[in-house]
Order: sequence, then structure tokens, then C-alpha cells
Amino acid sequence: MKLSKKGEYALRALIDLGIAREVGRELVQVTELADKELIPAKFLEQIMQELKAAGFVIAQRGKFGGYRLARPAAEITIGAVVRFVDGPLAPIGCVSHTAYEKCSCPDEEHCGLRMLMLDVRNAITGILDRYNLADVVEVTLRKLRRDSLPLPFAAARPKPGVRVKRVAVSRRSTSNSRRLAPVEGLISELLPEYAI
Amino acid sequence: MKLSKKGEYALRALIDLGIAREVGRELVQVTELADKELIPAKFLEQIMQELKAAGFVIAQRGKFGGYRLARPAAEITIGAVVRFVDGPLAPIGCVSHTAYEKCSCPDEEHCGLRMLMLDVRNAITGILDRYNLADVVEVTLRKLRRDSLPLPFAAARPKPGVRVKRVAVSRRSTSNSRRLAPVEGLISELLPEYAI
DNA sequence: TCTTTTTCCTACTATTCAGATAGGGTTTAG
DNA sequence: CTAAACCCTATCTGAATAGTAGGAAAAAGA
Repeated sequence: MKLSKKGEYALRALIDLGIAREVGRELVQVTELADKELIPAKFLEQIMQELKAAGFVIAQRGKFGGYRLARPAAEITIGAVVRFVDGPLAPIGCVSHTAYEKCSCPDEEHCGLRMLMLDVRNAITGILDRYNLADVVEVTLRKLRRDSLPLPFAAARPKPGVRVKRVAVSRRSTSNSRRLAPVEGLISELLPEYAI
Repeated sequence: MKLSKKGEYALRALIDLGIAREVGRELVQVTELADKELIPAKFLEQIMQELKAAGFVIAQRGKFGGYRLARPAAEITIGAVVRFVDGPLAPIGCVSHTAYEKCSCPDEEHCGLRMLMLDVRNAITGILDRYNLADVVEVTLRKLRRDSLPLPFAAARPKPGVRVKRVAVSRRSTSNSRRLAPVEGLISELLPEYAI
């Protein structure tokens, strides 16, 4: 039931790009992402290529280039990323909705294991398909602010004479709070503290 | 997020042993399990060895030998089996309660991905640690009876002159129904039909 | 134009693991 | 004594995981 390192790195990078966006930074380089997250740079580079090919990010080549999210963070679900990098979320092929595969058991309809694993699948997708990058970004920023820690990717490389586009630094995030209703545990484990 | 074949086979075999017990059959041979579930016999043999070493089953050697559950089915949770065969249930080491492992990220306390994966872990363990072999056996037998299908492992090899110990064939199963409350989906997806 | 910094692209590698298969040895019932 | 079971160890193949390496192409700025 593991998430691969590749999947983990991809998500961390995408979350970082979401944070960068929220903090007014348009582009982030692979090396900076790798530095911050302690990921092997060349490995992350490959991953970013794949994320680009899949349409999750857009690259800007050349000096002062980098990556940014291809869509609003609220439109990229965690589930979509994990499925792309690591394949189906279902623990067993015969309960996957997106990539069904017949299993070897003689009678799927009366297979107790299948029934159980279907619920595991639903539990997993219920979380990963419900939450998106914006949700994770929002909660991360809240925690950082609560503890008065410096936000990452703060106003980098302000070229002399060029005014940094200040995008929505203090806006209340892009994700609607309906999604963050107390579903037990989840990110909303943290939300009660702020839910006034 | 996959369950390995080995894990799948182990669970199927254990569930079968639970069914056999419930139907009055004390011992089941590897070949019979493998036949029924379409599992390579030699591979399953290995797995049964490991399950024996782990204390899930007891073997009887020699002619007319076989395997049986070492404990009541209600005392063997699915989670325990999966953990034994496939390792921790958590999708990422830093959210595992039973096998915590520090991850590479610089600040676990403010890692949004970690918060999310913690909820995934809880969702998975919430199912796999809540339900046990008896629950799965119960539901499987119900489905088979509902559809008037023959129960597997029915009264095998009645040695002449020896009366088969008829253990609890029609008893209401060993698991208490408190556990099977409608948790949304799960095995209890099927229960409403019977929950009068 | 030249240099620097970035992404882009391809190939390679090392190790582990999944999923078995093979071939006997040992025990027990009859 | 034999058949039918478990017991034990070794081996194998292919794929996946988790990277490394090295340079080509592009863009910005001097």
C-alpha cells in the first residue's frame, strides 16, 4: 500500500509550486525545488518532465526559466497526480473504477476479499480525489503563519526596475471551504483551530 | 497503493480456512485451496509456511493433513495479515504508527503532504484493522446462501465410521454485529438487505 | 555574439522485489 | 511400506524502483 518516492517527490514539487504561486512567485527552478525538499535534482528533473508531458505543469526554458502549475491549484486533485505517477489507487485490480482488471478468483460476485478491498479503494479515493493542491497549500500556509515561520519562495530575484506581480498574497485561497468540512481526520484535523 | 499477489493469496487462503471451519471442515490441504482460488500451488505452499511461522495457521503433517486457522477467525484482523505479508499499511513511512520512518522532508510538522497521507493511512487502517476474517467469512457465506450456491469445503472426506464434528454450521457467526454497523460502503454495503 | 543558466532529452545502471518454479526431505495414516 | 500431505532450500526471470550521467537546445543579458 505504498506511495513511491517518485509519487512523493511529484506531489511535494507540485505543492511547492502551488505555494510559490500563492506567494507571488511565478517560476521556480528544479534546483530550488530539489534543494528545499532534499530531493536528488536530476531525478526531480525527470519527474518534472513527465508532469509537464501530462499537463500538470508548464516549463519556461532558458535563463531565469523554471516551472509553474499549468492550471489553478484547485483544479489539480491529489488523486489525479498519484494515478498518473503510480497507477490506479485501488489496492487490487478488480475493484478499480478507472483501471478495472479481472482477477484470478473464480467468482468475483461472491468474493469477500473483493468486497473489503472495494471499501478500501473507496476510502482512499474518497480522500485523494476530494482534495486538491489548493487545499494542501492552504493548510500548509496556515500552519506556517500560525507558527510565525518564514514562507518559502518569498519574493525571489526581484529584477531591478521590474515590479513583481503580487498575486493574491493575502487572499483566502482558491479552494472553497465546503470541501474542507470536518470529514474526520484529514487536513481538516487542523482546520478547527481556524474555523471561526 | 497495491496489495501484492502474495498478500492477496494469503488473505484468500485464510478466508477459505475460515469458511471451512464454519462449515465443519477441520483441515484443508494446500492443493485444494490452490485449486479453488486458482493460485499456483507451490507458491501458495510457501505462503502457508510463512503464515504458519507467523502463528496465523496450524499445519497437520502427513497423509490427510492440511492447514487450519490457529485462532478463532474473529481474532485475526485483515490488517494484521496485510502488515505481516506486505509491510506497513501507511502509504508513506512518516505517517506509520506501527513502523514509523523519518522521511526526507525538512519539516514534518509543516508538511501538507504528510497531513494528507496521515488521513489516508487512517482511512485504510480504519477498515483493515476493524474487520477480521470472521466478518469476511460471514458476509461471504450470506451471499452464497442468498444465491443458493453450494458452500465450498462441504463435508469433505467423511472417513467411514467417523462422524464429522459439526461445528456451528448454522450459528450466527462469531463476529458481533456491532462491528458491522453501516460505516458507508464496506462489507456492510451488503448487510442492509439482511439487517432486519 | 558570447556566456550563463536553465530546461530538454536519452541512455544507462544497480538493486531489489514480485511472482513464481524445482526438487527433493520428512511425517503420518492406513 | 506406500501414498499423501507438509517442510525446506535454492533458483530464476522480468519488472520496477530509485536513481546517475552527459550533453543539446533555448533564452536572457553583457
